[in-house]
Amino acid sequence: MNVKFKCNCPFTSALDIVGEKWLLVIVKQMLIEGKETFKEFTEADEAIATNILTAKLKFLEETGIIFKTQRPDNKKTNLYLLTEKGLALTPVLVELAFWGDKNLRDIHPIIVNGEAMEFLRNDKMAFANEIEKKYKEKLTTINYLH
Amino acid sequence: MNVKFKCNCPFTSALDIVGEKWLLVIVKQMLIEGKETFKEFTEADEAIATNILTAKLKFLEETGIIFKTQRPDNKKTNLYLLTEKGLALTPVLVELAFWGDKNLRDIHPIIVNGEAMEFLRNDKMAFANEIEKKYKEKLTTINYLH
DNA sequence: TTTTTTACTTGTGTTTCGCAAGCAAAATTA
DNA sequence: TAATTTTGCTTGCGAAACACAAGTAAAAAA
Repeated sequence: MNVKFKCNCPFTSALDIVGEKWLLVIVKQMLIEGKETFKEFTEADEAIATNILTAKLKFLEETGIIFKTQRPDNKKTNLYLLTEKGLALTPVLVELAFWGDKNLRDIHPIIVNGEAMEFLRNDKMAFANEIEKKYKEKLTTINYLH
Repeated sequence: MNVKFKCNCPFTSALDIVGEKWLLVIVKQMLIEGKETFKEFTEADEAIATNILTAKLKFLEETGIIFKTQRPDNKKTNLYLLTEKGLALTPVLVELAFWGDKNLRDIHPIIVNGEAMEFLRNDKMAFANEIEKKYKEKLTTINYLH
């Protein structure tokens, strides 16, 4: 692995891991958009170059935020899923979206603003819990090698 | 300004601004460590190269997260202070620290673990409110040009 | 008036990133 | 089963961001 912690500050240490470009975007795509495979990540709105994607998925796996597995009937396509450690980032993402919703509309007016955003605005914690719950349910539902 | 939003996703849009390297570190130094001047930032544990610091402070000012001012008795030294928009990032930082505290100690055991961390662990929202309150009090106390 | 401090710039490598192309192995199809 | 497609990943190359050292002008301090 290749993690260098700048210091012993809890804030900065978290940023040393999760502040790297693309990492939280990938976690969001897994958590919010249900993306699971290499191909799905490359097809995202926020397109990541494949070489970067490879490196970032490797890093996320090494740090225990995601794990790599497969469907029993497909030995080619890898499945990337969030660990508990990764799921625990949900509140961070929720706070980011909450902040963006309240503070970014002046310079970026077309941020999506649907029912989900309304739910998030009204009760951040309930929203985070709901998302985590759904992801955990999905993990019990889908068929993959443990 | 030089902001390019990847898409209209609230999560990604926040990251387009605040996911840039060093930005949240600088905000943390202002919020948690009370740093205000260019020199104080360069003296931090997490040392930023001066040219990068210049660029990042400029970006933070342009996006309205901080504002630049001066003390009335010192026309040389700039004062960098958080706006409401910047202060609103407190919950994001708190969630980051909370996550790091719970999930990073296995690979980085010496993350500081004092009273403040205990407070944060026990009640994230109270901790965030306390920090924001203190910063606002400070703004009313210190003498600077409005 | 000289010296120091402060905010910032410049210059030079180095690293990271973005884009296009390509590749091997597995899966699909014909 | 032979040919084609899909998938995960690598390579090469130019561009951008970053780190480090040095320097500068203006204000402040001595």
